[in-house]
Amino acid sequence: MLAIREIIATKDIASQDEILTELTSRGFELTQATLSRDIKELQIAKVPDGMGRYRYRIAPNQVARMQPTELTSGADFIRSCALSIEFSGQMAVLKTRPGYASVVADMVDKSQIDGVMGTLAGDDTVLLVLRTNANNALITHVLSQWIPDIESKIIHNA
Amino acid sequence: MLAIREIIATKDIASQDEILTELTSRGFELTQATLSRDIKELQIAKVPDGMGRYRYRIAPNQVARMQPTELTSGADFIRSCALSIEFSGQMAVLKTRPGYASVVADMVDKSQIDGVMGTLAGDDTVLLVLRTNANNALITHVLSQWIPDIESKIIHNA
DNA sequence: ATGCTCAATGCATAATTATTCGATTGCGGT
DNA sequence: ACCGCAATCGAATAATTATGCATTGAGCAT
Repeated sequence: MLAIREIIATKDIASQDEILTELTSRGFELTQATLSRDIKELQIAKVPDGMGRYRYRIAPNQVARMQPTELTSGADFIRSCALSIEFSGQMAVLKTRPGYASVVADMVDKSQIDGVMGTLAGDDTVLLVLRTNANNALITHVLSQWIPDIESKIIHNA
Repeated sequence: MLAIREIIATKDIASQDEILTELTSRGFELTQATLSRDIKELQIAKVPDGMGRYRYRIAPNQVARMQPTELTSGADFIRSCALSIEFSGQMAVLKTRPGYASVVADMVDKSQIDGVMGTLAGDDTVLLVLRTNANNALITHVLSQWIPDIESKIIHNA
């Protein structure tokens, strides 16, 4: 089932048939009927992207309910969702693919980085609340493992 | 078109036909074809609610792109989305209808209330980050215009 | 081992949603 | 006023998605 999430996170998918094609090409055997049911269960939806097309997307809320095992095993998956990170004072803002902020936030929580008090996830943004004596360099280092090719900017306000 | 947003914000809608019914009962004349197109334009989607049913919901991202005029003219609409507010220290938590946090947050941003540093929206919750010297009473006053019948609680933590 | 229950799945189809294809309307520009 | 031209809409239809029903198989108690 994770495969479905992975597919819609990685590719621009506009119909269940496309997902089906991907799935079968990866060796899964199922029909559109089961796919529809799986999608319902995973709370994945086909949403207009504002550019005249449709795209399958994970529903905003359901993410928070994912099981730890599911998440921790999906490190590669997460890696493709986190886009950038930027610091500001005692906070950091982590940008993700649309809809995946909660997944990434959970991942960050689970990795218990020293100096990170907690996270708050929107749709494509994660707010990290840092301890006042946080070592930003350390945090950057840990997080940058998940965010290849993107330089982290550090900005200090007040 | 605002009417569509209002309907899906107010009622539990599971199909376009239901929206259509609501619309016609309000005097609008259109067919499912146009409705589908409008819905696409408004970026409204049919998402599984995790309880075995479907529900039409505003897409999480699109909200941020709404035009000021659209927003400011939709004050009535917003008013029906904000549910309650509660203060704690330098923060305030504003509860909204599911899926509307972003809209409300944007509204708050746009109104530039003194003392509000910024907002972070989840799905049905908006976090307001306040300045340390913020005048909570003022903020309450401004915001309470949008939140009728709900007493604001003010709690001070450390 | 047998039979029962329950969950999962495919098939076929219903239900729903998107889009094509005219037809119509409104709007400059001449 | 007349002519494109573009936008918009409805009807019909295509495309897509959800689901009723039957079947299968796993787990389990007898």
